[in-house]
Amino acid sequence: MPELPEVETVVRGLRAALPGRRIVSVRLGKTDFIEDPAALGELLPGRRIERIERIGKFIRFELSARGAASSPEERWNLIVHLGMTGRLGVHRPEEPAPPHTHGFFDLDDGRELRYTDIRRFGQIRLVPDSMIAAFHDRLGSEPLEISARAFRRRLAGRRARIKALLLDQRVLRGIGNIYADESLWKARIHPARLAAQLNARELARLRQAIRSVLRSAIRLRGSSIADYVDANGKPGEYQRRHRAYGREGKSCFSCRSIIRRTIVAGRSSYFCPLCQRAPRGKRMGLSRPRKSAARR
DNA sequence: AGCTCTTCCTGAAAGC
DNA sequence: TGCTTTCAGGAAGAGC
Repeated sequence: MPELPEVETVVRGLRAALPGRRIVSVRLGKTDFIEDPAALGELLPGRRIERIERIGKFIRFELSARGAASSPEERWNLIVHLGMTGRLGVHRPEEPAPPHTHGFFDLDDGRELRYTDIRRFGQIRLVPDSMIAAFHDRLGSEPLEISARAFRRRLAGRRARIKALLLDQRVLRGIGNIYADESLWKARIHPARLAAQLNARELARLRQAIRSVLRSAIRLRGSSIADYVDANGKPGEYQRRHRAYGREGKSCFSCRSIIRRTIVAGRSSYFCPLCQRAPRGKRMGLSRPRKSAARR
């Protein structure tokens, strides 16, 4: 699924095609992942897409006001989250839409902004300008913008595992499973360490690792494992630079140890057992008895 | 506060 | 070959 670098790449692609375009109509397929499907048809037609912004893993389309200049209606924002398999792209109507395309936003230049999402873990909703501040408040800081001091403050004293906190969008917004593992590998910190036990040096290293990993990933237009492609249908290249994620059994780029996989915060977590020392009392993820699926 | 487990959904790959 | 199980870039909610 798309994390910050992938969403940033999609946004940059959409910015090249959409601002200034007006939405003329909306057609929907399955709508169980849309907060208020009827509202899309009522509120979107006639509005122009003015700006596109990434907020963590969310994409915000800022729309123009509608109605008389003397008493314009409230401004709305179309907010999209790609979930695990969501895709956005601009297409000509004669191009056949792939299966699981559930949103068509017809534009005034004859093209269509399309939303495709196989698993439908994505989200589409409308948020009025008056609620945008509250929307931001529910999320943590942008990992590429947060200061070293604020980063320390966010994690200091937290008894949770560092990986769980990196994945928590209320702490930092935009990091997911791939970039959490890549950043922890680079910072040489085991994913199961408790944030409270990380010293100032380690925290500084982690922040730098996150910045460097995310920046490189954006430069390479994200990671494509199975589904992800950018707004132009092009896959990313950063998967070639992965040092931990998905590399179980392969040798560590730094020390040649064998990369292992364990479960932390309920997610597959890849790490180097030598570079990333396990916390005391935590066994290395060598033997992980796989639950022999119970009945049912 | 924080952990694990479950759920949402579909499809690919691995297992037997 | 073919059926079954596991797993997947996310996230929220329940229960402990």
